[in-house]
Amino acid sequence: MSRVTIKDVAREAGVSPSAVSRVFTTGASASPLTRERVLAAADRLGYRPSLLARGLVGRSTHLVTVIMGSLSDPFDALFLDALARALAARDTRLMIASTAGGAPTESGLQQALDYKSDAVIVAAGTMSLADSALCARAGLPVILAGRALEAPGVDGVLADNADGGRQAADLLMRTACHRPAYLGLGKTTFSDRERWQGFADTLARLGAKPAEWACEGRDPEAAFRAASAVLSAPHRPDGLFCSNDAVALRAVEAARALGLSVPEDVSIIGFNNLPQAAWPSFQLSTLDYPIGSLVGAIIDLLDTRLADPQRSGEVRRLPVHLVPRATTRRADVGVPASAVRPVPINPEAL
Amino acid sequence: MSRVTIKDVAREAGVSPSAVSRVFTTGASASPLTRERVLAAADRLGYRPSLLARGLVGRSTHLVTVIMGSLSDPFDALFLDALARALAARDTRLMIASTAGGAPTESGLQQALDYKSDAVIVAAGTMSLADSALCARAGLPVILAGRALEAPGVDGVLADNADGGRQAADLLMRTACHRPAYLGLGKTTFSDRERWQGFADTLARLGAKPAEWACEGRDPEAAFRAASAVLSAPHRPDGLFCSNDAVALRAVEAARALGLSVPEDVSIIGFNNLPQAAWPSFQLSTLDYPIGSLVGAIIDLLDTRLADPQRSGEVRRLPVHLVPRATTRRADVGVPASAVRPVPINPEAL
DNA sequence: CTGAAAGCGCTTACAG
DNA sequence: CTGAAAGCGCTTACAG
Repeated sequence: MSRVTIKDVAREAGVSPSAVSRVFTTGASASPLTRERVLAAADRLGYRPSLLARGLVGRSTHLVTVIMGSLSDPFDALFLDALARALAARDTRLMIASTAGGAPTESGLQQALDYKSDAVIVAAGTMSLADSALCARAGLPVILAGRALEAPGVDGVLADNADGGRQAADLLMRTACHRPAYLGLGKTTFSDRERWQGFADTLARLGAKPAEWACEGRDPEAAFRAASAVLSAPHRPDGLFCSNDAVALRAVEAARALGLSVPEDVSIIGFNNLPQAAWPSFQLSTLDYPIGSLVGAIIDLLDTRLADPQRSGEVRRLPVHLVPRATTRRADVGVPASAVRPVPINPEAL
Repeated sequence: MSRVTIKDVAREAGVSPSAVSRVFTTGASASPLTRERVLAAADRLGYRPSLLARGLVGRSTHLVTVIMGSLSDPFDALFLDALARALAARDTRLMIASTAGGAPTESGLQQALDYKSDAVIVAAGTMSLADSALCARAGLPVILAGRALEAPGVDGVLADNADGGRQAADLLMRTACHRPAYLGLGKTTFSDRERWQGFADTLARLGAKPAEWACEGRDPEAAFRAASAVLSAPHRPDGLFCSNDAVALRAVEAARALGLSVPEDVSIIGFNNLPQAAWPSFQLSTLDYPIGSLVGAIIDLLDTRLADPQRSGEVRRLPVHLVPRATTRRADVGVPASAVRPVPINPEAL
């Protein structure tokens, strides 16, 4: 019930509170004798500095807030776990701020501010320029994960989404898909748009016009419903690029439920390379986007930003690479992409 | 860069800092006029009370720490999300402390203490009596999720694991499985032991002796390897109860990879009823354990404990109910459990 | 290297 | 209802 404070330790060690503080501050001056005495006293009493008090007066709370979505996508869950561990390794704790769908990040940012977080990592929701201005004014570093914002001092990490879209388009063309389509999460999702763009642009250069579909809503079943709709539409696509594996996996399910063969009737490509994508039941072709590199970049950006709060914002693009598995046909038996003349169709929906 | 403090608001409103504090404290006395002026001033200045300072001096930090594992099991991820949202609804934030496997919870508890958390929720790792004594001394409420500990003042929530095991055993017997087996996460996992116990005891009463297997290690692929071993063993089981869906889903994969039919060659039952269990590709029979009720019980226990810190520990058991799907045979064509004479076998491993 | 003093931003008795 | 004072547990210049 009664916390051991710095005063208790000071008394026990026969020194001043300042001395105790210095012993517990890396890089502060304390004589070996003082250090030894303080450490011994602290150990005897079971003292640990209050990070609340430290945070109030010092420059760091060792606290970072992350704004996250529902965690129903395994990618988000694995990302969160990896992030928490990487931060812990540098002695920083992670606080969660939940947001749903494309909702504003505002309340999450307020939460970060309320606790004087060292930084906020935005991995869900939509951030406005007003939001970033608020953070700038408060001296709160912002790191965007999977999104970008043209704002001073805001750092970001993203997959090379457009290139992923390009690789997906190439594979579909090389494996002789004639009716390519895209199934995304909706226009408000940043990465989704880039993936679509890279996909559509590449196909356009080849003279094809992919159909564009989107899940209605964010709940996990929405992807199944949307995929079912796509695959029962007239002019059913024979090649489907999904904005991520969570959607693609459900698309595979939907195809099977409709009695379609994958990849004979329809090829399916995801994004992220979730562990599940490699499961025997799916063997999903996808774009590998290592969570380790994402988290590594975030930590790196965080360290750099904290060392120099005034530097201008930096955006890192992380490469993705194709992992062809069993949900696409073998490319080596197909024709070169340039020789393909896909039949453009216009989607009924969207 | 410069935070708006209570003094700024006091000055702007022409009142004392105490008055401002009272306006922002629910249930404190302030005249309507004062309140109005303070609120207006706060709004003008964009003031928000520092929760760090509040936490330092007041009785609540509005912070709860959760000790979590890797989040590779979707159940954990969905639990974490639901927990964060439920806490947010009562104006409390969640801080993550990561632990791996059955590691001690100690450092997580220290983290909770360092930030003066209102409570710590232990959802991973192994907690000792010494740990709970530490928390008791520090006045930190502990709520155990999916584990139990005989310690004063420690609350806990668990599924009725033994009953789940019983239901699984019953189903296997009713569907004429003669060589039942259990595949768990290992002896150090609390819920795992209870599920095994309920399963084995029930079978014992029917004269059967199930084989017992465990995954080696916690990584997601361990379950696949273990299931493959179980299903290629001599006296291969024809009914497999897994300690949770994450394992059971991998067991289904392993069975298919071995060319076995589910449920013709082997019935498989999980635990949790993950969203994935209902996917067409799996249609996993399992025990439903609603995350909402788990989180609800935790919040309830938390509120009760905070209202009366001295009360004795309470353990809540949450019911689970069988959801038979396609990985078990139809019970209505089987014989009553009591009429079954299963052939007991002894497992090679474990 | 060390201690006394001031202060971080707030709340809580305490008088009025 | 209100303000002055003390204090939460710490750190940071400041003298010595």
